[in-house]
Amino acid sequence: METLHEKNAKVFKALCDEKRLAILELLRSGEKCACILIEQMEIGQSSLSYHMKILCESGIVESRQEGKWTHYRISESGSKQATALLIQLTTPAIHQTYTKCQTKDEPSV
Amino acid sequence: METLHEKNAKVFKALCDEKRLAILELLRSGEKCACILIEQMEIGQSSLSYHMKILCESGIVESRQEGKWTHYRISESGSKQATALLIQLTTPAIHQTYTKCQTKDEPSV
DNA sequence: TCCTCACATCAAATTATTTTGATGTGAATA
DNA sequence: TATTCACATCAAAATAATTTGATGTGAGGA
Repeated sequence: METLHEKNAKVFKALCDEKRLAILELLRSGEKCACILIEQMEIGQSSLSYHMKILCESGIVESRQEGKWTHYRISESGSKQATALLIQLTTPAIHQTYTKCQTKDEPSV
Repeated sequence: METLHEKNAKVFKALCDEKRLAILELLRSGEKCACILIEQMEIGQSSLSYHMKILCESGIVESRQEGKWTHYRISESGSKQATALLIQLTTPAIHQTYTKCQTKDEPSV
């Protein structure tokens, strides 16, 4: 089974590779077919397929079949969820706790 | 030299490891000393040091020396920059362009 | 000054990710 | 139905990230 942190990490794994950021940049200007991404990224076909799978599984990108072709686009809902997750992870908890060092007897403040 | 995508990827690399997400979760409840993080994470000292370096270099965490001790906390400005970056990367460009498939003559819409 | 503590850094081993080339699959067309 | 095209999947190789244990460093205290 998968821990919550593992699940959350997957979203950011999609974003931690420069090739995938370059793909996202291409998709910002509109939906694109895999063949166009292969051409513009100057990347191998199986390599692109691998990256698109990671992007789609993160929810940030979604795909649409049209006959033989697969079109990819940025998912608005997936992106919003990712942003909400990032905010949640970095927003201080309401109840701040002081935990003193193991080797110290007194708080420092 | 470092490309922009490489630079941006670093921010998300900080967030794509479940151990680092667990560390962030601990820091959400308030600043903590390295020794506390080692204890609560059940992790080796050099391993924690490695993860804290990545978190600090991403800007999401900042550190403060106090004598022999190092205290870590979530950086509000760093977190906001990371959020802004994620929004920027996933927001469609104003001018959407249609790029037709290499093998197709007509747009699909 | 010498010693200890808290942490950083390093190198080697381990583990995970990515690339590459080959092969599989399903849609469309002949 | 046979073939081609677009893409997915697989396994092996290449590369990158992480862990581990040893050693380095700088702040304090004896």
